[in-house]
Amino acid sequence: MLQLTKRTEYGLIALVHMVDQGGEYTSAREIAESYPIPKRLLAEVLKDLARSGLVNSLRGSTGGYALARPPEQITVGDIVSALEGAPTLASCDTADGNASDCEVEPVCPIRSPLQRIRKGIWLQMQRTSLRALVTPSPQAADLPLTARNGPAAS
Amino acid sequence: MLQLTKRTEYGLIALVHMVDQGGEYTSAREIAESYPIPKRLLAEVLKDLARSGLVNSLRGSTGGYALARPPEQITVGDIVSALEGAPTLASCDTADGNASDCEVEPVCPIRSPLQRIRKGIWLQMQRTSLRALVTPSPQAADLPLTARNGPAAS
DNA sequence: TTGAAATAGCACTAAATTGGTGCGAAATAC
DNA sequence: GTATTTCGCACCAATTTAGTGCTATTTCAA
Repeated sequence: MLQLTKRTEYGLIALVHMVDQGGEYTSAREIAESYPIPKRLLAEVLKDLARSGLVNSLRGSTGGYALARPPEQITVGDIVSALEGAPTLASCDTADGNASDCEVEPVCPIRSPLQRIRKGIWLQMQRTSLRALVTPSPQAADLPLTARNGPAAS
Repeated sequence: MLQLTKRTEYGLIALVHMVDQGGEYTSAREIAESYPIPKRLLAEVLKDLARSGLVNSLRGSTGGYALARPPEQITVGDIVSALEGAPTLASCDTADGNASDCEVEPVCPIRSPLQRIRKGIWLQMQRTSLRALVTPSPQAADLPLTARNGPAAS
C-alpha cells in the first residue's frame, strides 16, 4: 500500500537518535528503550545499517553504533535503499531501467510515466537528508513543494 | 517495499486501455485478453473503480466499462487512492494528519519530515493525469521536478 | 581470568497483506 | 429464453513482513 516497512521506520528513528548522540556510540538496547520498539528487531535493523556502511559498529561491552558520515551526507534514500531496497512502482519498473521479469512488458502501456513518478519519489528521498529529519525547520527540509498545513512550531 | 499493488497496476493498464477506446464501453474480458492479466481479478479491480466513480459501468451482454470523466481529469492519485488508499509512509503518518494508532507518537522524531515526503509523492500522483500516462510525451507529463537524464529537451 | 554486555549471523515462526478464485444473483441485448 | 455482462461477497493460497531464538564472537572492566 505504498508504505515504508517497520524496519525502515525503526531505522529512521534510530538514526535520528544517533544524530542527537553526537559521535558517541549508542547501543541497540539504549535506543530500543527510548521508544516502543522491539529491541531484538531493532538490533536486526542496525546490523543491516552497519552492513550497508551507513553506521559504524563497535562490539564489546561499551560498544554500539554511530553514524559513519555526518547526517548531512546521509539521505532518506540511502536508508530506504539499505533497509528495503529502492522503490519500484510497478513490476515492470525497476531501478536500473530493466523490465526483467515483467510478463506484461511487450504490451505494457504504463511503463515510462510510472518511471517518471518513481524517479520523482526517489529524487525526493535522496534530497532529504538525515539532518533535515532531525531539524524540522522549514528551511532545512529542502523540499520546495511542501504543502504546509500547520505544524505550528511549538 | 514501496511498490504499487498488482491491483493498482492492473487498474492503470485497464484505464489506459479505455482511453484508447474513446467513449466506447469495454468489457473486462476484452481488456483481460489484451494483456496477461487474470480476467477474474481484473473484474474485481474494475468493480472497485466503478464503485469509486472513476468509471461508469453498463451491465448486460453489450455492457462494460468506460471512463466517467475525460482522462485529463483523472489522476494517478485518484486511481491509487481508489484501489489501495492514499500513501502513508510511516504508521504515524496518516493522510488526514492524525496519528491515530501510533504508539511511538509521543516520542516519535520522524513525523513531520516524512509527512513532507509523503505529501510530495501524493502531489506528484495528483499532478500526473491519466492522459499523461497514455501520452508519454515529455511535455504532457507535467512533472516539473522530473529527473531528465536522457530526453534532453533543452 | 572471569563475567557481563555488546554486535554478528542465521534460521525460524507467526501475523498481515496481497494475489487470485468460486459462486450465485441481477441486468440487458438478441 | 439464453448468452453475456456487471455485482457482491466470501474464501483460499502465496508472498511479504514482523518479530523471536539461539549461538558465536568481541570487548571492557572488575
